[in-house]
Amino acid sequence: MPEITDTELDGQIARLTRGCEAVYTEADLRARLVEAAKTGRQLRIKLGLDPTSPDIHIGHVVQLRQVRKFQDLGHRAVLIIGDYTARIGDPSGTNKTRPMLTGDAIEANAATYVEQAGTVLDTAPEKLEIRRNSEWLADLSFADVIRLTSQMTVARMMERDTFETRYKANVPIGVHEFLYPFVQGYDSVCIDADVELGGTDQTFNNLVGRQLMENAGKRPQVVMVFPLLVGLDGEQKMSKSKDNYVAVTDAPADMFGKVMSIPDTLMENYALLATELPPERIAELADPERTHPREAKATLAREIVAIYHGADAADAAAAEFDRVFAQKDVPTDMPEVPLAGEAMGIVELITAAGFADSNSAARRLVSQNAVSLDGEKITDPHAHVAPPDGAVLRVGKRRFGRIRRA
RNA sequence: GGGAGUGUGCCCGAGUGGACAAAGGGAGCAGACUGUAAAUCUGCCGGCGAUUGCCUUCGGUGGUUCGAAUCCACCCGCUCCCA
Repeated sequence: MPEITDTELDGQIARLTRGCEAVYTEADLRARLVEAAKTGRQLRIKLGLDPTSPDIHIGHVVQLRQVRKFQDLGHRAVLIIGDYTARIGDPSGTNKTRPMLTGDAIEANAATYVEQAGTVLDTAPEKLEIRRNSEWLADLSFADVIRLTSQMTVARMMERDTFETRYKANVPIGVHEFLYPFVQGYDSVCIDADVELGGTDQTFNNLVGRQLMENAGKRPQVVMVFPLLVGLDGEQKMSKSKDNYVAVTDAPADMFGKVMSIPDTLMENYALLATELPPERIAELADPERTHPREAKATLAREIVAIYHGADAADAAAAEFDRVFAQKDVPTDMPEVPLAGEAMGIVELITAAGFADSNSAARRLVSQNAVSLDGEKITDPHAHVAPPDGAVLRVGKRRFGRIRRA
């Protein structure tokens, strides 16, 4: 294999570190890329997956995409399914102890996860290796665990932000939670990782990996940490449990709408982390002088939708959005709401359509002027309605349904 | 092992016998204003039924009482202090 030129190398580094918060260390990353080019050895790029939640969202994809770039350069992605670790519960970025999961739930989640990750990654066998950490963790003896944990002090452990915070706030910390960083670091030892990617909340764990590798007489992995994508609320990190996420499986229209609803302050963050827009373009979009924020956001939304659904679907979603929210028209596609009988109470209709969790909630919506049939406001919760087939039931700003007579 | 605290609705947090479905804040929802942005204002925010009604909820189980989130007993969880 020919030697890599400095220019090529700089280009690789720039691509690989896009959006990256920190690299430990960049010099080492560089050295390995050079070495790989010289010897033709594939670098082993580790990414841990947390099988505690089944669906992946565009926040997870930030790192998957970076891994993909390594793959495109010929390297090998090693996905670690933390099936064993999920039983412990990861304390990262949370202020309370996570529940432990059962084996079945973990397997099901992992399967879904891998399937969805496969849409981003190159799944060619020589480019992708999927491992479960139970492969090596299940066989550890208690003596092994003691040896492993003796490599770290309590003081060092307590430096970790989430532990420190919880400890000071008198929030319980299970002793088992201290094991997580060891386990994750040990994963790196076992698979001989060259590079590990992770979110900033994983910095501590990943650096422990470096130490364990070094202690084991191996070359410490390069650690690359990426900022966590902020959730739709603009406050907390994107996560399923906070319901502030864009799932990779979201329909184009939903995805587009979700992105349009993010606070303006998040646009740059999303553009950098969730798209491949060039930096100059992002700067242009982020500057209100040059781009109207709404246009900027629409561009961003289109970019994101295109990644998962293609450019055509993205354009369609954009047009549809415009149609519904700018021109106040009704969507072209909407779920069907069967009408039971000739006429029916408006409240029952709303709950039957799934637009409200309970009759009380539906009643509230009606009295709050949130409900209309074919553009006609319904304000009386007692109203019985007999809408024609095809009539449009609208609840709030974004819930639409088409009435279907039996 | 001993002692002191503490456990409330999605979250935080008041409430220590009746006026408590339970203050206040956050989140969420709806309306107004907008760019389905932010900020702001207003309303809602356990369920069923609808004119004051009923049911479920204040860690768990029993008990005292006409009546308990509030008192008692036991149990469970968590925190701190001492050992």
